[in-house]
Amino acid sequence: MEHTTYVPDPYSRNCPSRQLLDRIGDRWTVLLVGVLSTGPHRFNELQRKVDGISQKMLTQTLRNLERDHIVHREVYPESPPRVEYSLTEAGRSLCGPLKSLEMWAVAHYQAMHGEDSPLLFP
Amino acid sequence: MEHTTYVPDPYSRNCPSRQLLDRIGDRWTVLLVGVLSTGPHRFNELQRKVDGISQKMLTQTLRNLERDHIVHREVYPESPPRVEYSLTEAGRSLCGPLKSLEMWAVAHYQAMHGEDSPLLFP
DNA sequence: CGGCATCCGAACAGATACTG
DNA sequence: CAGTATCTGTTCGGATGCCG
Repeated sequence: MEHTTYVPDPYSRNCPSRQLLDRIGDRWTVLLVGVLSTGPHRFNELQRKVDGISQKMLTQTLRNLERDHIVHREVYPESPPRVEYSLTEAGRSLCGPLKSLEMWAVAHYQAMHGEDSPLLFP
Repeated sequence: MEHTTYVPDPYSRNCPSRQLLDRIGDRWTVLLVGVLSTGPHRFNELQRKVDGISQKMLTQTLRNLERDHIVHREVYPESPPRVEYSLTEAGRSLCGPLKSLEMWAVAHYQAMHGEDSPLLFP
């Protein structure tokens, strides 16, 4: 690509932080990671534990997490069929950074909305 | 609201992590926080340093950051008028968690896209 | 049980024009 | 310089129906 710009390194959406937030910044991803951090879950278990998620968004979010190697999908060819989702090693390592974010949020947003909401990464 | 459900504490979008990501998970917020973490900036300086941001989104994102007390807006009544944006103490304290996220992203996404992008929180 | 395909409204974000 | 206002295309996400 030919370009004549002189602009010295403008911060772009391609930086690692932005790429990661593009993936985990949506409505459901961190909720699923939080649930899966407690152990493997089946499809319908996840839907019951995450308040308000639709089948479509659950499937879509799980597929994205699979593609990014954060979640592992294991099919057990039984009858009835069983599918279990669990965090990969990379997925487990993501919980630390997410917890530090959560701690900041608790410290700075708790006062704003006096909600009594359970922590995702205790 | 009356409900007969037995579901124990489903994880909801009201948890601190989700509320925070609703605020910082958009396309521009962390880029602005990254730039401002290097010092105060004027409106047009920010627009030049953040690649591709429109005036509308710059204004909108700055207003949200003000509302959340992450960014401070200081107007100097000169001629021509000058407005400077800087991180609040809360804003500066957010950079730590964001850096831990960035480090994870560098470790796990670097290989996927071989981009040479500058770090936001070095 | 664990999905996929389709439709549709709402929210998001860019381009453009205008202002104190 | 530092915005506001409006219009418009794009994306997100919920509802519904069907399938192996």
